[in-house]
Amino acid sequence: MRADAARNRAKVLEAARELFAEQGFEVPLDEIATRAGVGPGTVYRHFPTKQALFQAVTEERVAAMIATAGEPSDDPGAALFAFLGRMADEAAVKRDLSDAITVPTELRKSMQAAIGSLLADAQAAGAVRADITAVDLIALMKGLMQSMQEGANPAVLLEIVLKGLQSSR
Amino acid sequence: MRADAARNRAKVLEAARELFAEQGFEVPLDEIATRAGVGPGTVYRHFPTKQALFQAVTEERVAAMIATAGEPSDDPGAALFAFLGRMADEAAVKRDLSDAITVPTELRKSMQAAIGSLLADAQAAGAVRADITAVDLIALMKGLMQSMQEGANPAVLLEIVLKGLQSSR
DNA sequence: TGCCAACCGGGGCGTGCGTTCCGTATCGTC
DNA sequence: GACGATACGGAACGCACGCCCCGGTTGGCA
Repeated sequence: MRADAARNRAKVLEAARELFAEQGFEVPLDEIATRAGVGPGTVYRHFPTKQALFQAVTEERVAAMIATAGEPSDDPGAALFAFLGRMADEAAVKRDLSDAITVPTELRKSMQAAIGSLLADAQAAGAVRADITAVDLIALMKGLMQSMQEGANPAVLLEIVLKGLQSSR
Repeated sequence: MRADAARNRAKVLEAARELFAEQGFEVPLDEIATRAGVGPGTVYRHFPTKQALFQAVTEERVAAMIATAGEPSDDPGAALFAFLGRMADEAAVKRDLSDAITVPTELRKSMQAAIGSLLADAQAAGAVRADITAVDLIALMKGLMQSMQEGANPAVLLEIVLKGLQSSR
């Protein structure tokens, strides 16, 4: 790869990181190109499609989150709640995480699998109500993350959801 | 108004009711016109803008909901929960209610005012946690209603949110 | 029945977006 | 320093959508 090509690729990635975080997947690709100081054509030389660029940007961050979820814990309920809390914290600041669950990529499935596994363990330990499925929880979290981007108080919303998830006894 | 004009207006309203309920505000206006068996121009003869048509469709339903919220109750907590439950029930079947909170119309403000008043009463009675604002609650409900349209179990999601709203003692 | 106003349909305009194309500039090698 | 491959930029394309316009049609009153 030529030196200028590598330079431009890095500039595009950085601009995309910033703008996807600020505005989510909806941000026009031309805007990313402008911020990177290149033309739209250059973006497409490095990434075949807008989704591929989005995936390249969110990949490592989401992969890191999933990795932490894989470690076994002696308190499965706390592990799930910590994971959801981490998701919420990220979503409160960056708009791209909630899209990462929806936009069809490889990561989306891994993310869903990770949440499903954490949920199953927490339910087996009796820490979370048994009548909720992974699909329900993911939908709930997506809604929660969208709510956070509308001027609501993220911490309170997270507390409400976590409290509601606890198994009622 | 001429007879055929009234007939077409009614056909447009019915098509809009169906399609807004199925697909939300995002549905293309041309699709509504097609379902109604008229041209797009005819829609605009009766409604100056797409939002006006949306408002005409959702107006009475939302107004009815707001009316029930206005009645004073001896159990403010139950009143709020019943109202939120009614919202959730509607949203579980029709996609337009969650948009009605967001699309800028007259109703949106009334809706927000009604929720705010119900919430204040419920908080004064100690039934709902004091650290949540009307903005938070509306954002939460919007996220909840969006979650319901993704294959999740509406009843469980509502239970979780309502439980989380209760004041922890 | 005849006439005019009201109304209709659908083609068309402007806009915004993802994506592609191609003439030009730049890099790295001989 | 020159040359070929590589990469660049931005104009242009295709599409979808909200909205408008106009030639033709239809309804209802005299």
